[in-house]
Amino acid sequence: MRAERYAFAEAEPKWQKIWDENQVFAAGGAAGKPKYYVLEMFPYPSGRIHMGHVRNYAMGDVIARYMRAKGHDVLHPMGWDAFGLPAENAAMGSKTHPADWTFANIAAMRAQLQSMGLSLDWSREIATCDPAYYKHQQKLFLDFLRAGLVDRKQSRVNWDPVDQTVLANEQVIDGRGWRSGALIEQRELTQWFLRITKYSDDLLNGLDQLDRWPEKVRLMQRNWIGRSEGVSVRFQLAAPAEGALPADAARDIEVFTTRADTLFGAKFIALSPDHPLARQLAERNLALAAFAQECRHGGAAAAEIETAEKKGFDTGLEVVHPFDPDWRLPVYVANFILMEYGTGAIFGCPAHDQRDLDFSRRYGLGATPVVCPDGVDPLSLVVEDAAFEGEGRLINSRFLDGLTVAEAKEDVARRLEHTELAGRPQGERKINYKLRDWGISRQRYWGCPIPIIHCEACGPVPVPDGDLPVELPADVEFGQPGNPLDRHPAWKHVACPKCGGAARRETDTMDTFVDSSWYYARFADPHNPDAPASRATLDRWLPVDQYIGGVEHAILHLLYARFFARAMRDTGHGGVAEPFAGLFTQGMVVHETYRSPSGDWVAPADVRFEPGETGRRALLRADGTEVAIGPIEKMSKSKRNTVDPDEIIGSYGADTARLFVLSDSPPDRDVIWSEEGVQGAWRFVQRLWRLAGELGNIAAPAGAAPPATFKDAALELRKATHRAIASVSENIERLRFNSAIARIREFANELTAALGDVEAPDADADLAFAFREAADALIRLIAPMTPHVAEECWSDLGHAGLVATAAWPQVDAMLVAREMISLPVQVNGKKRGEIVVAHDAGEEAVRAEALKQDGVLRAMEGKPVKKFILVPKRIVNVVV
RNA sequence: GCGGACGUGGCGAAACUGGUAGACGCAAGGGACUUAAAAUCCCUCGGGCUCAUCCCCAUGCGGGUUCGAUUCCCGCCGUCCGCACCA
Repeated sequence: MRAERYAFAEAEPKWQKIWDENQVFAAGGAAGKPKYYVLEMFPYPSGRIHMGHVRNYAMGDVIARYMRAKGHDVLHPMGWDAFGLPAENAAMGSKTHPADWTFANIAAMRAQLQSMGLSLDWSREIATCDPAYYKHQQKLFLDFLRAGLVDRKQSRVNWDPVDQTVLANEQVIDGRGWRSGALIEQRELTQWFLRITKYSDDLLNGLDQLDRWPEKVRLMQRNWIGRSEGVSVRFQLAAPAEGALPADAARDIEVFTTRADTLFGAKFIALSPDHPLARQLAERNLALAAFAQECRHGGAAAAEIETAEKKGFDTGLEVVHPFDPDWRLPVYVANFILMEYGTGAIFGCPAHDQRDLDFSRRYGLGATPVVCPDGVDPLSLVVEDAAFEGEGRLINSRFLDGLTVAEAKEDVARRLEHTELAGRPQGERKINYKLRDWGISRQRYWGCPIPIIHCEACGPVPVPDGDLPVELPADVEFGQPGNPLDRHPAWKHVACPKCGGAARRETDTMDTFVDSSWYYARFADPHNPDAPASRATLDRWLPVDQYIGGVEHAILHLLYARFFARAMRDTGHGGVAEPFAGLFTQGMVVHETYRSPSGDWVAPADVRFEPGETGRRALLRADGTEVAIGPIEKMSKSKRNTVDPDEIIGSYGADTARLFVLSDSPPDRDVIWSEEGVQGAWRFVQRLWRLAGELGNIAAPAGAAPPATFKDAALELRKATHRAIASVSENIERLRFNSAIARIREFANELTAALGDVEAPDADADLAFAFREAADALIRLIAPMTPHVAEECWSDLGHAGLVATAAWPQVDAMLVAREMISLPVQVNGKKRGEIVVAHDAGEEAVRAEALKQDGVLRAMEGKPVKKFILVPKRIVNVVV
């Protein structure tokens, strides 16, 4: 006897155990099947999963289960992005060792993920903080070093003198450290870099092949790489005032420009405050030094800088125009010039660059138009508030007059290449990239040690391969500023591997983005002691067929992983250049916010609702105080609008939670978490179970042979079934999980209606077969989303095996095609009727039928037909 | 400032390459069952006119292309996201 209700609390652990015992989700079992690799971005082990994880992993699981049912050997692994700052912060706060804290968190989160019933191959689990993992990362680093892909150079960082640490731009607020409040210093540190710029063009061109990536992400990467073609031009300094510059200062200023055509519109030169010449000048000019200092204190973020006022400092120096020895341009130091891009210096052409125009207006430097748009009289051309950045022909430019922009660029480049200045060509064509090398040095404990030993005599020496991994020492102390590795003499002081002399280890560890740049490859062969992964396993599994994660990783993580794939290939480790063939970026889980009268954030669990005069009112559960309903925002601890997946799974079950995060919103858009929505998902899970029971009562036995013929009722039911299979399959393949679920619900509605039409329990054999087919299809269609209840129903329907290993239902194309179709009939583009005709009815038949309709005749008002449009199987339009 | 995306009922949304706008769900209202409640089931549900049908209006706003536009083009308005002044 079946219970009244589906008891998820017993069923879910039961099926999880059965899946586990039967190794249903182990990859690599079936050599004959095509492979499919589905990967979700692995989590940082913060200690608890959040709803974003639930959504991310539910989506990946639908794909994994669907592909398995479609006959693929599916790799669907899970691991932990386990290095990072929170572990060190926790160590300082609670005196737990980062390793203990991390592994405890991993255990807790693993249990949570397992309670979701994800079809993961847990035998491949990895953690990046495991020496067995980072050993290979250190080897990769050394291989990259040997291949010339590693560099060591100075770079400027934000140094917090109190915390003795380096801060990101966003951690510097008004020139002070976010935690210590100390004034931040700009410091030059020697750091390790991965030479990602060696692959600039390759990374850019590779984007064209990634046709299963969102266009948005490809565009972001393109802009980030930022290839631009231009000319590098040297401007000779006019004799400077006595004593303004040291004797060894450069005698010219090199600028990079993509608009060499506008050289005759130049009005000034602007240098970055960090330009070498600006620094030399500042040493002898206190006012300039103060100005440069002020520039460095402003916000470092682009949006801040771009909305900030453009400011400059006139150095008093002048340069000579390259095409006119008598033409002088003033040299400014300006706050909007970045040392990191190009040469850290520009020439300003106010008429054709908005920023230059803004700057020129402020300092009265003028603006001469040199490009005239086609069809405009050059004499009428006046530069007002908007610079003209478009195409046209050159004017006011001597020998360039009349040329197009492209021709003028070419002409200028050629002339400058053939002009000598101080023994070199004055200009040369250059391709510039925004992309900069990837600095990976971090002054932290909880990261992968950089396997280098510094020797006074030999310089930086790689740790011999046989000595890898360089393991982090366990006995470290936190609570003091600075890096614990730096204070660990026994670990730090070692003999030089080359000369045997006294030496010290590199105490910087790697950026955690390094850890996540190759983990997808490790999953192919996660326990290999000798290599990141064997050639054979990489050949088998790469690339990842479908990668799923947050759009916040659209640039850095994905670009770094693409770089690693190339670097691994080029250092003989194998694999493919593009690690992720398909990419999907999912939306966030968001929730309403609530605030008490005192302004404190209130958690959703503490709020109840009742209808009010203007919609809902929210009241505090504890004492009924009204709380304000705020905007819907990303779930965050600070706003207390989080919902704990554990609690949801505990009270509704994993299937309900999974169903909810997949329903309603398209997966790339945000989904609003609501209690009502969860209830709706819960109701459907229950309804599904009841429906399966009712269908089981009337259906033919599992595996029954089809009868020879089907009467109308059975035929209609079969058609509904096969149409549902076709559209659910299509929606899953398009990753439209919300539409797939809507279609399944519609199918469930159709089945409920069909059941209602059956009068006797001993239905005809053809109908019994149709119900069996429908029930089996329904359960298999929903199984990727709600796998536990699906197993329960599958078993109740009399199947011996697991739905997790059942094949996806096959569509019978004959049943999907419709013989009679209904066609809307429009008159002058407005719907006035509907006709039912054979799907292959000819135009004459359709026309005759359409012109018989009352509504159509009425709308035609007796006018003759001017045009008759028939879009086969779509619509009819009568134009009168 | 630059770049990108998005604006459809009370709400989340659907509508594949231009072809019946609002599937599916949430909320709401009404009803059945019940001693009552929960659960479940049935009905209504964009706006206007209407008993109802017909009809009219409606996919942010204003134009355009088309037999036909939520979909394509131009111009506005609004919201969200990313950013390193891209020289």
